[in-house]
Amino acid sequence: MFVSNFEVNIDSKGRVSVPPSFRSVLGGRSRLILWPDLEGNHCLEGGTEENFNITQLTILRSSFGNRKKRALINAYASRAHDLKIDDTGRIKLPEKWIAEAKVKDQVIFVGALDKFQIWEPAAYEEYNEEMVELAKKEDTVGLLEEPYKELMANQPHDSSSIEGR
Amino acid sequence: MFVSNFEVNIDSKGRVSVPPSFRSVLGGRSRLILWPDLEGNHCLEGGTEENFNITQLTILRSSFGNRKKRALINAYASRAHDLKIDDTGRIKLPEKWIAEAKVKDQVIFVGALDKFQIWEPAAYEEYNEEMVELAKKEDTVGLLEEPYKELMANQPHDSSSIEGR
DNA sequence: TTTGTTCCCATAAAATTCCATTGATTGCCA
DNA sequence: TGGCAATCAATGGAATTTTATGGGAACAAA
Repeated sequence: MFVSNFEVNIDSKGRVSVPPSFRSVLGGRSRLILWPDLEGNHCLEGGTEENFNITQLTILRSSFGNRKKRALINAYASRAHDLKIDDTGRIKLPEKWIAEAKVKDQVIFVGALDKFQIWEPAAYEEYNEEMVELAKKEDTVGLLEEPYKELMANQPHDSSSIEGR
Repeated sequence: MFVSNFEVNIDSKGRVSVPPSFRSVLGGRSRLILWPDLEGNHCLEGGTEENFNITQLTILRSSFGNRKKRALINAYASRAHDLKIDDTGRIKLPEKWIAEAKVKDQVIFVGALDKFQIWEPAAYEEYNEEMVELAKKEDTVGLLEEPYKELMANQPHDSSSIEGR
């Protein structure tokens, strides 16, 4: 599970160290997929191929020859990147994104549960403030109620799921 | 999985280097199938023979009127190309397409998950802008909701399914 | 033969891998 | 609790490998 956030430096060759805790989530895998956020934020999202596949499969399951489907495939696939993590844990960020996001010498890795995001630090700060405000509102938290009930209904009824966690 | 996009030069003999990352998706195969996009775009689609077979099978299994089916089979089969990748990773693009697509000295290879596309760069830029706009729209992103829910419904309900994904 | 195509080799440039050093953190033991 | 040792992480750079690209030789078709 990708959590917390880490500011990292970009070296002279454009390399960044993937935060160790994220690397351990990747479980020793030496590849990483990055894809663009489609909700209008200038950040990249990332994770394992399996994490990306959820998106990918979702798209492919929609109908054949559909223009909207094409749009989604193009938006994701043409701007996704399949990166190799070197043996000291570094990746080379895509040049194009560096330019678009106006990244200088640092980026911030932000955990997002089943994926993570990469932001230009100042852009993230702004986004974060806005999101924290939004999350506080009652009707936002209220979104959790339905799926929470459903989950609890499927949990075993003994106490072991609480102790020791 | 074909992702990202790469602009490549055409040399004086009409050869282009297939992007290394696409070559590795081809897994060392030295052949490549190209076929026309039938949705009205002046681009070629490409991939392995297996990738092409998905398109073929889709046609063969369809129950369109005979004549329409024949049209599709003809459109794909007669205009598809089976190319050899030379030992430095280059192919020679079909002359006819070069002429039709008004290609000059560059083309762009664009990843589309289970296949890729080849475009005249300016034509792609135009297409891409349109597609990115379309992908942003709510009713397009909304396409993902149904299949996403379905995927999640098939996930186990206990917390172990989150770790390591 | 002539023309056009394909195959193969050579080279320079670029990208990647690997290694070594430094610095920071953690764990252990007195 | 303090300090030492061991481990882990970040970083810079050298060495190696890939890649792009041009051109020549071999081959086939006309």
